[in-house]
Amino acid sequence: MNGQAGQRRDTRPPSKRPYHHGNLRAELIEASFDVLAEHGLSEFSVAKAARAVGVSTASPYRHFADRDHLLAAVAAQAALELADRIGIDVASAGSDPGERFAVTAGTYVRYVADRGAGVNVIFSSPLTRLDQTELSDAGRQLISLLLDLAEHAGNAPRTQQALLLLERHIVTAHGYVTLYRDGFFASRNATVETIAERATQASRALLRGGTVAMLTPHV
Amino acid sequence: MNGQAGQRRDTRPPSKRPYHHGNLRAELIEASFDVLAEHGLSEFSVAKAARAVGVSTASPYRHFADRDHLLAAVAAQAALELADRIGIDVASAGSDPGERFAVTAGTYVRYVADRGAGVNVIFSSPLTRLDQTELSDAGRQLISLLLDLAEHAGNAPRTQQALLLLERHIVTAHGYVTLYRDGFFASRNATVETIAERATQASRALLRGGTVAMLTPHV
DNA sequence: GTCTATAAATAGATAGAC
DNA sequence: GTCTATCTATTTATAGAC
Repeated sequence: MNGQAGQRRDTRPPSKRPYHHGNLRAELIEASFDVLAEHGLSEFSVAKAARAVGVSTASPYRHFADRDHLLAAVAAQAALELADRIGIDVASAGSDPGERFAVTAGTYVRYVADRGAGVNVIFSSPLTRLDQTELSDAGRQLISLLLDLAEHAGNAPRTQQALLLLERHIVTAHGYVTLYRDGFFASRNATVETIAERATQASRALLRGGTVAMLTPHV
Repeated sequence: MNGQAGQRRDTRPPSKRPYHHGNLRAELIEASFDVLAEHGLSEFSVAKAARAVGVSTASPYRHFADRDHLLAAVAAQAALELADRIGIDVASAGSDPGERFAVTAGTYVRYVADRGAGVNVIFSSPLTRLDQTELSDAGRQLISLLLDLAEHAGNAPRTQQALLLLERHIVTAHGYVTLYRDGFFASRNATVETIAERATQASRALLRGGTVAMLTPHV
């Protein structure tokens, strides 16, 4: 058994690669979402994304300067996709402003569970420092969309209070999906849907609890 | 200024290591906290912990079977330390049950910012699967302590509602400190203290918002 | 633009000297 | 129990052929 007998097939592990044609840049971004969804940001690598597309590990560097620039493109697209999904879910949420806001917590949980990229990627320090206008613009639009919903949801549409409400809303939804992916809810047999629903209920509770003025803890 | 003058120290990069004496196991755990606090779980490595102590990268394997077993020991100690800090902060929080519960959100934020290990480590899937009784016991005690505070804080001390309140509380505190470490609050000049205070305020809002029965999402 | 090949880091883990 | 040395694997990134 010195070696698998009588086969010349497959003798060249990845040799004679079939040469890739097409829009590699877009395919790498899409494959990166798959890697993020399966492995998470901490185990993301350019090599994994390249293998998922079926190209050599050198090819991505023709389209992205380095790992962070690929991630920045992914993050920008994530912000756009997330805004899209929010728009869809809000449209189905009825007319109550509080409910239109709260359901976006569920949207967020489902999106991050599905695609692996949330505000931790979209607003992560290393990526923000790249000064990629595509990413910062998409991030701003996402926050603007959510802030608008928060302003209508809060009884007092003051920007300061809406910002605080939005902060708690994002933090809670992100905490839910992050801990879900880390296995924190593994004891109870939790699904993405149940976690999304619980995040939405937490957002409703936050809204009911109201926002005390931010500037008066020590003033 | 070719280099700090007059030193023969450091001439041998890591050669002739001074041979370590003492309680290496405990020192490795302590060094692991430093690594977690500085680099986070995703960049934790046995090699970094070993270098922080000043021993060879092989030495840790005399005390821990593999990377996960070292992390499990760290996680168990984190649960004990966190419970200690919670006891201290609750004792200073006065007599109002809601306030005694809410302040632990700030405790959690400060602890994870300081030590780098929170419920994502203490209850992480790979570590839970090791079936280390030291870790699972410490984790249970931590939850038990917090659940007791939640039961007193909620107007209805039903266990189901207290569990839901506690879940939201942990998720929110964890979301705050996680996103803080990821740079999400970098635009505003946020400190650990301000984030801890905001997490506590969010917990107060959750408590005010109350817990609707889990099984009546549309009632 | 994609390939093959390679260099330099870093990490997990083991073997064997002391 | 700690060391030095080593092996394997993975990744980032570059060089040069096609």
